[in-house]
Amino acid sequence: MIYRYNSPLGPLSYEWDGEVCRHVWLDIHGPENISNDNPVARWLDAYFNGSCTSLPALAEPATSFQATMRQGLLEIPAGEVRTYGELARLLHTSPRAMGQALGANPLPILIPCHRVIAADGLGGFACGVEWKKKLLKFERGF
DNA sequence: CCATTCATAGCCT
DNA sequence: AGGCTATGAATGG
Repeated sequence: MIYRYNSPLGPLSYEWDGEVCRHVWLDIHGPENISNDNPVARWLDAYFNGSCTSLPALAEPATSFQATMRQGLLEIPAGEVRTYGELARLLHTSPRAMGQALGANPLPILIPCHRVIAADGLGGFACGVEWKKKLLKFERGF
C-alpha cells in the first residue's frame, strides 16, 4: 500500500506493505492515503521533530553493494555530510559508482543519501536537488 | 582560474 | 555488451 506523508518540507509518499518499507518517493506518487499507524509514519514524525529513532523494517537491498552502501550511509550522523569520494574510499569503490548506486537508492531520507555531496558543491539528487537543499538545511538547523 | 578530458565501477536495457 | 551517471583528479588554455 502506498501512503502519503505531509512533511514540513513538502509532501512525500512511501510504500508500506505491512512488513517492510519498500519505496520512498519525494513527491506525490499515488492516491492520497494518509496513515499514521505504521512504523514509517512514526519514524518520519520523529525525524521531522529532530529526534532519532530506530528505522522501520526496510526492504532488502537489491545487491550486496547496495547493502554495503546503506550501511555506510547510516554511519553518517545527522547534520554531517560526506563527499562521494570519501564514501567511495570508505567502501573501496569509485566515486562514480557511488553516484550511480545512490541514485538507484529506493529509500531516500530513511537511508540518508542526501548527506552525500560532491567534493566542490552540492552534487545531485534523484528526486530533485531542492529536496536535498531543504533536508540539509533542516538538519543543520538542529 | 575556468573548461575539457578521462579513469572508474556499478547499474540499467 | 554497451551506455549511462548524483564524481574527482589531471590537464590545457
